[in-house]
Amino acid sequence: MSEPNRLSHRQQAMLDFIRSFMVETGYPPTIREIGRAVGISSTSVVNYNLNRLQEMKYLSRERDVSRGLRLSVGKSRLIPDVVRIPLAGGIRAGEPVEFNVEAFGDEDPIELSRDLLPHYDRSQPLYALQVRGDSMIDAMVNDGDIVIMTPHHAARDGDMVAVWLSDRDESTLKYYYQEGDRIRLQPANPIMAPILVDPSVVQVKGKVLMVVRQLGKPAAHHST
Amino acid sequence: MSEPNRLSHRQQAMLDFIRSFMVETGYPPTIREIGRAVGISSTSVVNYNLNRLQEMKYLSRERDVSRGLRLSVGKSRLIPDVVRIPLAGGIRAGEPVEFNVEAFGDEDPIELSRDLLPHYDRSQPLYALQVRGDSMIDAMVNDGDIVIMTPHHAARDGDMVAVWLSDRDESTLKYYYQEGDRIRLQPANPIMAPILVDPSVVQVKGKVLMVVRQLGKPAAHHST
DNA sequence: CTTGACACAGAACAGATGTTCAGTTACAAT
DNA sequence: ATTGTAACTGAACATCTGTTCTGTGTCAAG
Repeated sequence: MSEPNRLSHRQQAMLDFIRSFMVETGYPPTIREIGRAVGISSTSVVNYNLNRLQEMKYLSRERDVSRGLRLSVGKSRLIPDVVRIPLAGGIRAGEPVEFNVEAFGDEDPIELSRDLLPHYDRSQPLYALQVRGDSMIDAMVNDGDIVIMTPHHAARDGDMVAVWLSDRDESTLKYYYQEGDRIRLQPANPIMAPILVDPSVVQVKGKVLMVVRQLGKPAAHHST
Repeated sequence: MSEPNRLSHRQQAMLDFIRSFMVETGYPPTIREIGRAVGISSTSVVNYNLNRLQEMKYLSRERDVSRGLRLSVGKSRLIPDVVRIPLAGGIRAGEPVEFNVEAFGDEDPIELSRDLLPHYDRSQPLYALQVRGDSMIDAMVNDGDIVIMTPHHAARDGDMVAVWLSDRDESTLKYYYQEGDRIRLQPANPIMAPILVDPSVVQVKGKVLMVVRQLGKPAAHHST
């Protein structure tokens, strides 16, 4: 008993091959290449199963186009939908937040899968800033961490924002809450206390969408 | 005055078209499709410029293969070199670290640009675990954060590891240092004190390579 | 047994597609 | 003027490639 949309062994092998072929070569295989890989001598059989796979939404095809097939994003995504985010400088407690895209344009951009971004809006640009110093620990952010943010001069309750506090000459990352005529800035670390400040001293520089911490080989290295 | 490896207007247009075509369709264009798009009537001219672009390492071609071209990763990366990491469960202080790939196989995998992974070794599998609970704050890791790790039963000094402490029935993320006949487990937060334990109670479950925190819409508690 | 749907094999066909080649134009160097 | 190179044109060619057609075997339903 096979359920309505069950893949046959052959169809599974075909999908696997198509995927690995595309990863390896960068373009889709032909019908004959698929047939050779999964042990089908007849092109019509490959064509037949491709049509079945298309009905089951595993891939889509373009008629009369050589190699004109692509795996569907829903079932088995092949083409990664990535967002490239330029590294636009650093962020440090004692300095205002700036996006120096020019100065850092030659650095490698950060590539992130789009669906990793919670509320991705392609009309808003994205910048990556690297955290300098240990002074953002109350934001649960380490030295070297990369924050992905979008410049935004307004903020809504609950947003994690990068702000410049003009009364104490300090940049910081905090959760933003409007509270009456005051603004409550809440550290990410629940142990730390929030601060209540006057809106006039708060300059919202951007909204933080993500924090990435790389841990390959941290600073402290002991040789034997 | 054209520098030695300067792109002509046509070649730039060709690259642009190839890129947008691939993004749109999922497969590379044919020589004639390129020619039509950039206004070249002769296939040989397209072929000529493709060969020039290949010499300049902007793309690579496969002889006698229809649509057999791919853009190079170096110069103008089109095909993102991403690593797909399966979400293999959660990690919580009170539970041992396990990689339940089966149970979570249908979840969306995390896609990361490979050069974001500090010491990527493709022979080692990668798993993503989602942190549950606030109990890993001393590791600078929040509830909901995603940790990318590779299963590893040994650790070297300075590695951030996920360990199971059998004497207190607890999972935790710490920096690992061998210190004489003891193991020092150092929290990521420098304010917190390290713990010194006997190797017999430390089960290294994996090495943490990255922490990803999404901040789209955090706990929007705050009723009125 | 007959029927019909399904999966498959093999072959043939028409069009798509990369390749090649003789010839042309533009331009700078000798 | 001559040479040489790079870029280009137009066309022809061989083959790659998706499509289509006829036929076979299986298997469950009638």
